[in-house]
This record gives sequence, structure tokens and C-alpha cells, in this order.
Amino acid sequence: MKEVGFSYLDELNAVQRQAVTALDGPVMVIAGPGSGKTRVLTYRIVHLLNNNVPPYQILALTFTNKAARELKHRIEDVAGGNANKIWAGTFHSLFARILRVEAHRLDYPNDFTIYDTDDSKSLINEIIKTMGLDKKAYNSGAVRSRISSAKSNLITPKMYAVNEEMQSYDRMNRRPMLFKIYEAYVNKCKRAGAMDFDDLLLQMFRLLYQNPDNIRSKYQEQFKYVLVDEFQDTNFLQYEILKLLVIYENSANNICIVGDDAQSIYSFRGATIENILQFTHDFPETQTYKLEQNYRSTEHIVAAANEVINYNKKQIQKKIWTEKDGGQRIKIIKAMTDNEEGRRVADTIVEQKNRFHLSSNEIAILYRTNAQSRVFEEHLRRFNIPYKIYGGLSFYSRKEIKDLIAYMRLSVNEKDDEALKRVINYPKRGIGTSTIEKIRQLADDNEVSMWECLSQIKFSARAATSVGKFVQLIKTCQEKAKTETAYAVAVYISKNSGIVTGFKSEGTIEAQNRVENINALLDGVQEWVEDDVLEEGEEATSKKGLAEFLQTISLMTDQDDSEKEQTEAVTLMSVHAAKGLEYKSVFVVGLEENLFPSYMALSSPEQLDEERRLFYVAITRAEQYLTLTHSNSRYQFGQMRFNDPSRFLEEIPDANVEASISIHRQKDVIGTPKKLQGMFKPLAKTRALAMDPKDFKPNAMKDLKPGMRIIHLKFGEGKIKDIDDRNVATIIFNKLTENPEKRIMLQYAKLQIIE
DNA sequence: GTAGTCACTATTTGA
DNA sequence: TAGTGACTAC
Repeated sequence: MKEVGFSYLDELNAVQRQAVTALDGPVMVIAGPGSGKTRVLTYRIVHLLNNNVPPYQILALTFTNKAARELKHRIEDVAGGNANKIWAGTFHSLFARILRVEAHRLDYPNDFTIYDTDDSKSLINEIIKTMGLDKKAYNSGAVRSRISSAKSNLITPKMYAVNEEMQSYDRMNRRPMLFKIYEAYVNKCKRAGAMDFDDLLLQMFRLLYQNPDNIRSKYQEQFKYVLVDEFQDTNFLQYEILKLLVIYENSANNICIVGDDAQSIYSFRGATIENILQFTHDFPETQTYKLEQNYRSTEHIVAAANEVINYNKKQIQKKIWTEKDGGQRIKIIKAMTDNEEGRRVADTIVEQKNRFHLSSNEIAILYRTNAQSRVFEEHLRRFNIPYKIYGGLSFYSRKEIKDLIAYMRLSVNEKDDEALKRVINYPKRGIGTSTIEKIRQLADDNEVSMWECLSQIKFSARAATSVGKFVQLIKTCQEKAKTETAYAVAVYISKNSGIVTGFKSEGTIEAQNRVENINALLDGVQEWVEDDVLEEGEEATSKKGLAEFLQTISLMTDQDDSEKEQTEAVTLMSVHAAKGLEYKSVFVVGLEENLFPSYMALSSPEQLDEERRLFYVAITRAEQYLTLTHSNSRYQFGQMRFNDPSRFLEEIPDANVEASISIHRQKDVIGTPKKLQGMFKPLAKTRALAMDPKDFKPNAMKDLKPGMRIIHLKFGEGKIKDIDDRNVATIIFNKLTENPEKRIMLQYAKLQIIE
């Protein structure tokens, strides 16, 4: 471990230090906004390591990849190399990792497919259709979320069928057959060797609960220290899993949860605050620490936030305070139209940039719904202010990408019916709906996957050749997938499936874009295959095959991409997306009744409280300048609507608000609209090479010895510090300022000895 | 198999 | 308004 010259404990305030050093037994940390939550979590783990807890005994769970990554990086910064052995990641990714090893005990293949939301919906649609149900009443999205919430509450299809509460709710919504859909859905996923996102949790629960081969104690013994970030966002099922891991005879109950009930904004997704309240009941000896000092915002902002959240009755009492006295008061802008709102926000941004010397990436515009972004885009463009938008269609949800990935999935798991349906006739190869329907019917009757039926059906002569060709294509891919790298198979698919050829013959710009996207995916696969750097937690034995590639991307979203963070631009995003972030200047826009709070929430006090917490999250993102805007009228659903100012505006004390300024008419500034948003965002990160590849002659693995100076194609010069028994070298690259130490897998490494 | 038309709906979003 | 999905007609 890296020597720590200073004591990291000195960087903490009294409460933070207590929360960090109370290592034994259950601990609950209630962390207000800007109170150094991640710092506490980081240092607590570092403190565990310094107290000789082996890193692999630490399980740190987060909700997003981004949070997980940040946590790992910060631990690495303080503790150095050992950090990568910590089990830190999202609930879903870590459980998926465990299930890749244990799934066979639950009668799943270990290389099970992960169905994303689209796969689930399409499967549900198919079930609805075959059951002959009304598509309008049985909206696939609604059905999916019912099933999801059933799973998250450990209600099996059988229990669902006899659960009076669920049943009466469904009858009320004219969906009495939902329990049947649920049953069929579960069976079909199972048959396809597929788990949906909820299954990653549910099957993990089953594994521990049913305890085949006494597997539970294996993980109880492994994870001696459990930490959970954003605990207020956990659902019932997640908490049940945590309890199975932590509660057992003679357990030390070393579980630490960090969260803030006031920032719980995901109840619509099944998160329940009850878990926080329940925690102290389940663990009576819990030590509770409240982090109440806010290091982020100035006094007016903190005061307003405190006042607003007080309107919510049900909450853990705490008083957030700051040492940053005074500062700017909150500015409220009243506009007549949504267009004027956009213009005045852009005006104010220009003004702030000049007066306070803010750079664009210190500014964010936060809205309740993504649809609101357009007006702000238009006006920012007029001023030539660069901006970046979060949300919207991600790279992986593009059709052409999903199609190509479907081929890959099928090559790894032929039972994957969703993938099969996607590509059996894409590109068109003459396998029409009637043929597909025949296959599906037979699969249903025999309760097997569609793939298994392909060889048994007597097709018409024309269909038979088409099906035969398709089967041959997939079989070739399967063979290749066994021996070759993911990149080789991906290239084979793109060349031989006909997808790219089809686009090229189209010749439109649209098609051209799609080809570029596919190329970007291929580049991404190649980069992944050639990447010889071990990520934190990655095993040195990991192969570079298709199955492994699919595993790494199945739980990835490109929401979390670092390129966006570095560009100098104003951020536009929904309030939900802004959670955990901070900006010098924040604009919360569209503060009107029916919009924020949303009209969907007006009827229930619970949902209104959640809207208020959402508003609380929004205003506490601001460090120094907070501007709130509302408009008299705006276009909603294609109609002009008139909304009153939001009730939340009235809840802000006058003392914290800037005296209202008269509305000054502003002449429109005409600027050249500049295209700032590239439609296409390549997956591959381009990194400058350290030297010309032509001059580069990598040495064989056996020649590499510790102490040697080497050159790496990407990272440049470095010194081999150590090579372990798995041929993983620890190399220090002096050019890299952050994390100069990298773990390099020598079997894939491109290293040239220089002395 | 596909293009064109019509009807419908409309938060937030992680993995 | 805008985007999607389903149905119809060729």
C-alpha cells in the first residue's frame, strides 16, 4: 500500500471522522447535500484497508456506473494499487458478476443473456398478442413496470395471482390478466436463458435464500464489510439481499449505509424510504451520524433549501448549515412565454460569464422534463454559447447497434429469442411474418427456444433455403466465437450479415450515419480487445471473447461518458440527472404548477412531497448563483397553456430572494447559429499514440523482467515494477500524472524494452 | 414486403 | 407538436 504521508483523517470534520472510523457494527450516515458524502465513503474504505481489512472483503454498492467509477478512482488516489481488489460497483454489475459464476446452481446457463428494457417490452408485447389481449389496455410499458415492481417486492407469479391488492389494482386498470402475462414472461425469459435487470437482483436473492450447496455462507464470509451508497434509493429486494449477506449467527453486522431521505427522488422506480426507517429496527445497535455541514453552497441557498424541505412532514430531522456567509441572493425571473424564458436565461448566462468570470462548464440549466430543452438550445445557439445535453437516445439504443449486438448475442446464447426475432429477417432474407409465427408457435407448444425449432419445421422450399442460410451464418459465428476474439467475430458479422451492404446501397446520409455508427462500434470492440490495462476489479484471466465483450457492455450506458465532462459547455439536463452534481451557477427553469410540480403528481400528497424533494435536489446543486424561472404561458402538447407560478417558489423565504427587477425588454441578438451538437458520438476514445506504430517492435512476454524500462504504445515510457504469477505487470508510466501505475496483462501487452 | 396514413399519447430514469 | 405504432392498400 502507498505510504500516506499525512493523516487523511485530518481532512475531515468531527462528525465525518466519527463516521469514517466507526468500522465495526452497523452504521448509518445521513448526508445532506454537499456534506462530503463521497469523501466519507472513500476514506472509510481507506481506513478499513489501513486497519488490515483485505480489499476483497469489502463490498461497496452504488447505483450508477458513474458513482462506482468515481468512488474507485478516489480510493485509488488515496490508497493506491490495492483499490482494484475491492468489490466496488453497482448492485447490478456486481451481482451479475457473481451470477456469471453461480447461475448454473439456479438452472440458468452461466453465460446467460441480459435483457434490456426494450427486450423485455418486446417480449411482453409478443405475449399480449398471443394471448389475444387488447393492446391498448395492456400497454407494454405499464405491464413491464408492474412486473418489475412485483419482482422488486418478491411477489412471484403464483403469489401475484392470489394477491388481492395486486389483482384489484389490475382490475381497476382493466388489466385483469396481468398475472398471466407475468407468468408467461418469467417462463419465456427462463427458456431463453435470459435475465432482465430485475432478475439480476432477484436471482441473486434466490441464490442466497435458497442456499444451494450452502453458497450463502461463502458470500457472507467473503463480504465482511458492506457499504451502500444512496441507500434511500434502494428497493425492498435490494435491502432483503443486503440482510441475507449481513445478518447471520455471530455476524459482526458490518454494514454502513449512506444516504439522505430528503434526496429520495426515485420512488416511481420502486425505491422506498421505508428502508432507511426500517434499518434502525433491523439493526438496533446502529450508530447514526448526521453530516449537516454543507461545503458547497452559500448561505442564501442553504437557507432556502432548508425552508423548502421543511414543508415535507415525513423526514429525518436535520439542519444543514454552511460557513459560506452571505453570497448572492436567489434570482427569480418571470417570463411571459417559454420563448422569453429561454432568451432571458441565455441573457443572464452571458451576463454572469462577463461579470463573475464564469466559464461555461460552471453553469447548468435544470428542467423537470426533457422536452423543455429545445427553447434553451435555440437561445444559447444565438449567443454562440456552447452547450451539452444529457439524456436522449444513447449510442447503444440505436437500432443498427442493437441489431449488430443481437447477432453477437445469438452467437453466444442461441436460445436468446429476443435477439433471434430481431435479426432472423434483418436484413431481409425472405423469412416473413408467417414463417416466424410458425416457429414461435412451435417453440411455445414445446416450451423450448425458437432456435431449437428451426431444424424441426417443414418450411416451404423458399423459406427453407432462407432459414438454412441464416442458421449457417449463426453457426459460423458460434464457431468463431469459441476461438477468435470478439473483434474478429464482430467484423465477420458486419461483413456477412448484409447489414452494412444494405446501408451502403441505400446511399442516403442517414444510412451513411448508420454505417459510421457500426464502424464506431467495431472500433470500440477492437479497442476493448486490444486493451491490455486491467480495470479495477477485473480478473487477469479474463478473455477477449465475444461472451466477455457482451458482459461488459450489457450493463453499460453511455450516460456516463467522460468526454462530455471535459468539454467547455453549459450543461442542460433534467433535475433527476443532476443528482450528485454541482455547479457554480444553476438555473432551475419552468417552475410552474402542472410542470414542476408535475401535473401527474398533484393528486397525491406523497408524490407532491417527492416533487418537493426533487426541487430540493435542484436548488442544492448551486454553489454560488441560483436563478429560478417561470413563464406565464408555454406550449405543452401542441397547445398554449397558462400555468400559475409553482408553489415551491412561494415556499422560498423573501429574505433569500433578490428584490424583483423590472422586466427589461431585450432586443433580440442575432448570431450565426452554429452546429454544436454532433449527432454522432463515437464509442471509441481516441488516444494519441506514444510513438509511431511502424517503429514499434514489441518484445515477447518471456523477455520482460521487473526493473526494465519499457515503452508502451499508448502510455509511453515506463518502468516495470513487478510481474505477478498471472503475468500481470505493474508498470509506472511517468508521463501519466494521474494514476501513473497501471496493471498490464502481458499476454496482450504491446511493450518494447528500451534498456 | 413496404410505403403511406391514421390515431393516439404525452414525467422523471438506473442497471 | 412530435413521435410511435398499427393498420391498410398495393
